[in-house]
Amino acid sequence: MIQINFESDIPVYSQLADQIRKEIQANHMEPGTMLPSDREYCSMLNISHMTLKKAMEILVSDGLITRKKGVGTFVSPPKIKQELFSLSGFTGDNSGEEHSVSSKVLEFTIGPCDPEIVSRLGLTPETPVVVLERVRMINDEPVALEKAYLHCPDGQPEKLTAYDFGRESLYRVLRKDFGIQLGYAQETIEIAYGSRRESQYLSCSIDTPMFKLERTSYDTQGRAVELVQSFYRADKYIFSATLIAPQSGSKQ
Amino acid sequence: MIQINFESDIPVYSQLADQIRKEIQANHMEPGTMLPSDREYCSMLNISHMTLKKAMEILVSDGLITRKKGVGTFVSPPKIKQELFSLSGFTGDNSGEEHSVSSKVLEFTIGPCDPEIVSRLGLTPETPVVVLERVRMINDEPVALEKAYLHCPDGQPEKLTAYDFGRESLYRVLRKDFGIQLGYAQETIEIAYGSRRESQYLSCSIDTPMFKLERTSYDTQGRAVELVQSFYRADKYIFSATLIAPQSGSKQ
DNA sequence: CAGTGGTCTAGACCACATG
DNA sequence: ATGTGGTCTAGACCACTGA
Repeated sequence: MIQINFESDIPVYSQLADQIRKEIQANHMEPGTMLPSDREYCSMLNISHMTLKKAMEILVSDGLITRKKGVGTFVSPPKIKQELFSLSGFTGDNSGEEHSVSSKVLEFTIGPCDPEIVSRLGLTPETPVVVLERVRMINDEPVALEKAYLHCPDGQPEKLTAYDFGRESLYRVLRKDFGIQLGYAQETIEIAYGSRRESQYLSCSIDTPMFKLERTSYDTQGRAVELVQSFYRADKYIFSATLIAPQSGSKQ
Repeated sequence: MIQINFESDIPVYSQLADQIRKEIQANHMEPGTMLPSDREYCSMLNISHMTLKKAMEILVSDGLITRKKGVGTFVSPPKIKQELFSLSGFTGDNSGEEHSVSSKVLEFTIGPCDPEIVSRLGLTPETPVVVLERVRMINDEPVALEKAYLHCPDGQPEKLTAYDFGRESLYRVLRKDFGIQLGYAQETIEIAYGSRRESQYLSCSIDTPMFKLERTSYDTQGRAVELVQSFYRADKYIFSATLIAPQSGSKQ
């Protein structure tokens, strides 16, 4: 039973989010279970729509619930865990498990591009760059928007465009067919809100927080191979990593 | 100049957030610069307070601005970059740079604790556990709340309590004075909203999104050493990592 | 004190989904 | 047509800050 203390200095929306969270967990509500509608909650608790919505937004961003316009509010399935810090890429990380992985190619072009990107790849401004943008899906649900800028393998960008990267793994193709061995990568991860565009492709609301990842990968000779910018839905993802300690105690 | 298109199907708050973001970047506004007050924006743009506030919330979570009750809205300094995936810990990661690092100890106790924690450390339920909770600060600003559960080194938990972990690095003490060599760690990272408690210690509003990290560290023999749960302010932090590819092409 | 941001309301209208 | 969530308003009151 939800009880709001209106005298408390804890905001109503915050009390509400806490209590609904506890109700979902305590009752072991199955993913997909529908919660009472906004209007029901409002009249039940004598709360205004805006206040209730703010509580719901917190739970949405926490990944506990999903809201569908015209339909209702539902308990979410638990977050998907992504092995972040392997160099196997999306397909490698998520395949072979209980999830089915696929991609939709949004852009696949070759040409000059943004000078900032080019310079971060260590190339001269005129060098053509392969741009591959994909929506990544798990169980046919979009979970990430990924845009890769590639230094063309052995100067023959055209060879790449023959592949269907809706199905193929980019990393696999680079390794198997172009002999590119990845050596290391630099990655940053932060929280950001997507723009209209990201939210549309990931079919979430514009104020859903997302993981914004940026990765630059280098081959074993230290040449930049790709720069990837991706948005992952933070309400559907947990990242995980295994860290190995440096062998000899040199640092610090 | 900010222009809102009320006919557009892009929400007003979203247009607003985009445009204010662009203004800050285009005008190279210095960190600390004060923005117009809510009321000014509202009357200037014929926007209601609630709508404006929603735009501001997006920018706050993006780390672009900071709002202080009774004072105003200010441009934030850029996010701090944290080497996430080194095993050197907070002190090691952030010291020796332009930042001054410190901690405030909130709890430092020894005793039995939550059965779930104990079992994840691979211990029997009665085994006493050292609990060390700290607020981590950079330049005297709180950026993280960190709670560590430690398996007592060589069964002598009392030895640990002699240290002042407001100043000492936990990892350094474990290595230098207890001979514990960390071998590897498992880490997960997700986005969550802090509770009242986290927001208070990190002095941010209750709806600020945070990175929630959980790390279990193991020594070179594979014994669990610690389990750490931390909250990092997502509006102040970017995580970065360097990934090294596996040497021989075994996996996948 | 006046000005700031934070919360909340009651009600309006919308776009959307379903029967 | 009804019910859903999403947006927006105009105004209220609060707690906080700084002069």
